[in-house]
Amino acid sequence: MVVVERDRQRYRVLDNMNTPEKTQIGSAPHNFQESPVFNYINSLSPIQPVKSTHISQTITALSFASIQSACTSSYVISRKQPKPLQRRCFYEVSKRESSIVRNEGNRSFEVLDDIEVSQECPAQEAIFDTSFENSEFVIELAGTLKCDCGSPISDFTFHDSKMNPMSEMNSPSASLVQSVNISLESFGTEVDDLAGSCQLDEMEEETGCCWENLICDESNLLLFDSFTDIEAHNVEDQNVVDYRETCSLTSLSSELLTDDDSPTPKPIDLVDCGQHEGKEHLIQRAEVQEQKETDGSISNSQGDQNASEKMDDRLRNSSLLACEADSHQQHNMRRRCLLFEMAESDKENFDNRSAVSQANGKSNTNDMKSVKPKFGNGSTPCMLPGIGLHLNALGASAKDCKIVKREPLASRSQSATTLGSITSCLDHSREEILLREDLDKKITKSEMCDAKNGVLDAPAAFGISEEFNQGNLKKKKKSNRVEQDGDSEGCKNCNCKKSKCLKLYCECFAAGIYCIESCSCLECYNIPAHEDTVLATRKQILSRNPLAFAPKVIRNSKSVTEIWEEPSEISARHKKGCNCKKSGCIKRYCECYQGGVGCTIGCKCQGCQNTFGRKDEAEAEEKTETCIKEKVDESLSKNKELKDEEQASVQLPCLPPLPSAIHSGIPCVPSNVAQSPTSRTLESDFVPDIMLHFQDERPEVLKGNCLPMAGVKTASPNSKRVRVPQNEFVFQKSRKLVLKSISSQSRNNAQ
DNA sequence: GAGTTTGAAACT
DNA sequence: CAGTTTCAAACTC
Repeated sequence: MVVVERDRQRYRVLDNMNTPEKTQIGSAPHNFQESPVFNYINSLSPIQPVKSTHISQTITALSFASIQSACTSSYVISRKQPKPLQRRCFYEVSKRESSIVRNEGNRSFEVLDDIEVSQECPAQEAIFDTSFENSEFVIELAGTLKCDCGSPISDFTFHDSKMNPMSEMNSPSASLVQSVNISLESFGTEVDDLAGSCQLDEMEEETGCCWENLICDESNLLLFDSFTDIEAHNVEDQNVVDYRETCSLTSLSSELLTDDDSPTPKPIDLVDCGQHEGKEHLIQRAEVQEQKETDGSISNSQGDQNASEKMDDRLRNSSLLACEADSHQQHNMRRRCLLFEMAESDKENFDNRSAVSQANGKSNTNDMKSVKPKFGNGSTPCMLPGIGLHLNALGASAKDCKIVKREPLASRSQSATTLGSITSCLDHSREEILLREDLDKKITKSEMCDAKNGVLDAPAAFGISEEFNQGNLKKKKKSNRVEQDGDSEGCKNCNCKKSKCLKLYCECFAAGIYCIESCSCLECYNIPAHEDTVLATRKQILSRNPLAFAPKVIRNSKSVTEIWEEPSEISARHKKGCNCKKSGCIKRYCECYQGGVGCTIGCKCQGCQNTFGRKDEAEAEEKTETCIKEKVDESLSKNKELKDEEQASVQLPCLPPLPSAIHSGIPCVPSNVAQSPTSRTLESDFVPDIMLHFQDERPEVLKGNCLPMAGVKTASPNSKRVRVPQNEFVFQKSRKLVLKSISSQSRNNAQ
């Protein structure tokens, strides 16, 4: 209600602000308003009340959705994926071969990212919401319009000078973007300078609006504006430069909004890179920016934060370089191309970063070291190609980061989750770099000692590869894996001794990821240095079992932690089923239990006591369904017989349906039919009774409510009640299917 | 930390 | 497909 009231207020004020003529006229004498001339003029007015309504709808509808997509992409990702992969999936190799990610997938992933963003940024929402709540109306309106900047549509709205209150307050809105661009020139050095020099600051003074938010939004507005412009008009290189500066600004603005001190990186995901710009130019720009930072121009960034931002900016530069590689081939704008090209250009990035850093006299040792694989061959661990996919890895990646609270996946759609996992998996490599960089700088050895003592668990959680990270820390991580992840598919640190990590025994190999330094394996071949061996082995295993690398647990969108908390998993099940004999399926020896799913009929376990669902329950459910199907089929066959009899004999008088058929649920044994098969017509027969029964339930079904356990009246062949196990929804669905079948068939029969 | 148990993977 | 062996994670002490 509060929201509705607020929206109403916005409607009203927007009407006033967007239609000044009307407002002025509205203040005229009443009789004048009623005059035909006024009505005529009013009807000629280009600003219709409907429009303002639309605007306010835009505000209300987009303010929250587009806020996130516009301003917080990087921020959101950083929150969403705060913990990096501990290593790369070897499928990253496939990035060279796979055009899905690089070309075709760009749009899809962009959309997916937006979906994720729109669903997973309560914090950002809160920021803007607070601004709404605590500001005066003008501020609120401005903020609302800002928030609209997230979408090109709202962008357009914003640029409509008639509807932009800021245009009246300050500069023409058409130049607002340019003003931000201009301000960007000076922004390269100092944030405060921007606040002082740019026109936005004046706006802030007038509006009282938090300029950081404004910058964030305007830069994003600019981002989209540039996006549109470039896409439509193929703008010149200079615009691209400005655009990229805007991206930096965007990221920095996001950083300004990020007030948590977590080592979370701020990945650059808004940077466009599909433009024509020389590599040298980019390098120069990167170096210039690097030099600016080296000069300590950012006065309000010191210590760790300064270092962190520098690292981020360095990565930005390298990201630009990475993007530039494809710039001559791809002219379309892609907001998140870094997401996918970063992986491909990892090596180049590191080289470039190294070059840039060395050029500035910075030590890059940690950077390079932190991302090196176990055997330090310098090559970047990559994903393996193949349809076998890194599904295990995806699952792992999606579940890895348990130490930082994440948004529950359950709220997303299934597809979004799945593809989002792919996206996040691709993100991981980049975030790994970022986070490792961040932590390498932030965590001193003393802190690591604290970490060993449990004070700071970040290194263990983030899988930092350091010498001092071995030993107790590894053990701690291993032990924490059970406590935190609740899933063995989380942090993989294998301990293989004989398999050389080239068999499915190895968790890392099975998950489709390379082993890392923290693994305790011996004679490990699951490293980038032996990429060929790994690929060959994978191929061999896949030829034997195409699903060998598929996730063992086919689950829905719930994470394992959620499943453990709420063990009512419906659709998840083990791929193959367990084979436990002694563990009772209540220990992690059991893969079903380990995966947080119940045992199914496919399991060959003995003495199953799986808390997520026992095998016998699944069997009982199956029996029940089978029973119902059999009886329905039986009744259908009897219907056919009846129909034949009807056609052959004289029409019998209709009898009322048996009341028991309506009230007693579904009789598995249609005794009434058996007793008097010929004394009843089709309407009063068993099948129609079932239909009546279902029709009574239909409203609830249509509501999407699962039937309560007691509400399901299911009879066993012996007329005993059969307890319907937990998979009620499936059961209900099956019944609905049966009902449909009955209806159509009985209709056919009746005809 | 060493040893044991367990069940999946691999092999025959 | 079934039985056996190998293997590494899970577990116990």
